[in-house]
Amino acid sequence: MQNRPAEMEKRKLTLKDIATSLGISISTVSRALKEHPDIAQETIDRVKEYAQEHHYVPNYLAVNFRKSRTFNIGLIVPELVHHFFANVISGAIAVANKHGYNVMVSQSNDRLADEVMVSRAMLNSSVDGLLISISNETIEGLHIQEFMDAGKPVIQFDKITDLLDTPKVIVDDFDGAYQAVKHLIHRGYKKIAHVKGRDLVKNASERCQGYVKALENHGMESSPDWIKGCTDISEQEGFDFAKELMESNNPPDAFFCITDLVALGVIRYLKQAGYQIPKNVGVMGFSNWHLAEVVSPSLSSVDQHGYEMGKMATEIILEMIQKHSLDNHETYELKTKLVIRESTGSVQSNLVTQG
Amino acid sequence: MQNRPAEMEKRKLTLKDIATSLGISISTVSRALKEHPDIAQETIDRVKEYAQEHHYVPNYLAVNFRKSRTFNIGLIVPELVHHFFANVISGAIAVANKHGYNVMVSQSNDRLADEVMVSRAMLNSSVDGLLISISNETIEGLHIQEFMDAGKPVIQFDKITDLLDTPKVIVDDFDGAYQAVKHLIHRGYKKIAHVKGRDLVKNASERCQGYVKALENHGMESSPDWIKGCTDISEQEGFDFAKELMESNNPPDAFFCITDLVALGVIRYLKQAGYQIPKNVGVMGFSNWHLAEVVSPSLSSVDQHGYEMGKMATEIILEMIQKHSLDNHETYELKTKLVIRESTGSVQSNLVTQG
DNA sequence: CTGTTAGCGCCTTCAT
DNA sequence: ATGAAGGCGCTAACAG
Repeated sequence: MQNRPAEMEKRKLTLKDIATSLGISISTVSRALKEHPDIAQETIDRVKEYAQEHHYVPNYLAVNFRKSRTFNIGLIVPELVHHFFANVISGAIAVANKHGYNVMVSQSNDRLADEVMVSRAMLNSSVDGLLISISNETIEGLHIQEFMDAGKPVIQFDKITDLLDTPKVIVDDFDGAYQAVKHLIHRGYKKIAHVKGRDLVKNASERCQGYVKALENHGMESSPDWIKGCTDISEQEGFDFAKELMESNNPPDAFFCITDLVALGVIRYLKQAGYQIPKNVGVMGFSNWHLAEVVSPSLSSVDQHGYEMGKMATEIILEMIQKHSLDNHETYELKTKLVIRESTGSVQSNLVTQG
Repeated sequence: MQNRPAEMEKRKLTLKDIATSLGISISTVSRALKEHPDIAQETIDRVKEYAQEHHYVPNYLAVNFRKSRTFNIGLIVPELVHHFFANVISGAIAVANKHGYNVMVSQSNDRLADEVMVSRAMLNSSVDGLLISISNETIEGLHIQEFMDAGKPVIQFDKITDLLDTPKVIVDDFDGAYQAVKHLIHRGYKKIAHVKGRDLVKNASERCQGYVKALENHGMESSPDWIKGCTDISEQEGFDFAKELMESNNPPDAFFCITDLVALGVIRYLKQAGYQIPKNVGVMGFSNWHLAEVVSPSLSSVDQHGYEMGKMATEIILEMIQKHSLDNHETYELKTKLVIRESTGSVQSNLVTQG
């Protein structure tokens, strides 16, 4: 490796340089490089060879300016350090890269102010479109509307609002919960409790409704006392609610939890109190975090296909970008997948594994 | 919200528009907008007011083209869906956004071919600099050298190679391991085993050396038989090695594991085999994944400050970008933090918690 | 204080 | 089959 001074950055070759070197015009060079049919094969070869040898690489800042597009897509999530969103991002990047796009990632920390800030920064730095899962605080989303006003497609995913007329990619939380509870019923559990999330959060209330519906449809015993609402959706809350319920007059024999984390708390209590899982009590989580697979007993859960969601949202937005059309108002609903592990009675740890 | 047709994207206002509307020249408008001292206050006010009213927003594609910079920084990690890297990204984005930069994220999937592809895409789409944690397969890194050849700073972090002369931000794995093992010794464990990673991976061998050194310095019994090398660094390997060691003639009374995941496998075996943790056997992980806090017994571990690392790397690169200088060849070493939990004998779950 | 001019690198009519 | 010329929107000398 030659040792040139760090500062000495050689000026990049331009079309003009090639043109003068070869004694032809800039436009011929430009056309030759993209194998325009008008150009003589000989010229094409000469130009391409020269470009190759001298490592010509187009100035994309100029290209993009000229065409006013960036080949970037923006992606905003509430929380980056989160298994589900990390998966979404991963899927989005995979598709975007495959099509020659880069992904600019930001997070809102579930705060509206931050979301406005980062979205503004993206609109300015010019992305060609935006994928967003809105913050808990976002209501109207005028800052998001700005993208569409500028002709840039927006896709909402996971956490969405109907106040913004964009395509939406969501997970069928209701059905996921329904299937999960149905599974518990089939396993023979008779008294199924639910540790739910906050009612104002759509995903949470959907799951709760799925739970209720599944009990109803199977003629199962149910009771409002068996539904406990988390506030911060923590491991500790799972522990506390499990304790409260198991010590009550009418203790459940299974728990369907809003989240794997909460389920872990439930398990911690049950083990400590001497219950056998899944023999005495079954436990079902939701989200299928990485940890569900490695804790013991391993945790049955509902996989939300974050990676798939990221892929799908990106495919949709790329199509809109290419068609230069904002005319898509569909809602795409992804089915969840039940992942059955030890905590609901499978013999082996990996009866079903996620895809 | 007014209901305009989705396609009708109004052409954005330009400096020229403002100039003709106000009957002054483009450059005056340009200068007025940035409050150039030469311009009369009155003119400034007129221009600014007009701009405000008509929602002028500069065309950043043009600005960036003109100044040939993008206000983007690239970030490539081996694996996005990984607690540590997610934290790094999060920290990087926080700092970048604060300084008006966006972050373009990609992953190499620990494959050289992918890394070359995504780095090329970033160089093309023009980022102003690159943060990278190289893939396992990367040796020379000529594709990364290209950034520096183009005058763009590169910072390596976590997984690095000395073949590339860039600033580096790493974690002091040796010291982290040393402190962890020292802690086990102080807790009274006498026979400490190590489930290590692959020797070719620098971080892994550093940790192993820290382990060896700590035993040495404290005159502890040691044995090559107590060191087991993982290949895929899985939970199952932890389980298997724990079984193998505990069933041997000279079983250890503590495990220092290359990773929290491996530690979980160790714990699973120990519990199943009837050992008490931490009473009979202590277990120490490494990386302080989220799960370390929520499993039971909660797992003592070594925090690598991913968030801090992302922040630091970004601060360094921003400074280089601003100074327009590649003249930085330092290695910044972050200290780890020992997080003591139940698995090594603390009474409460959270004697020390991470920052 | 303000306007004129030139140009960043590329693409694209239009002409030859 | 090739060239000349204009312009994307903005900035920054250089002139007045």
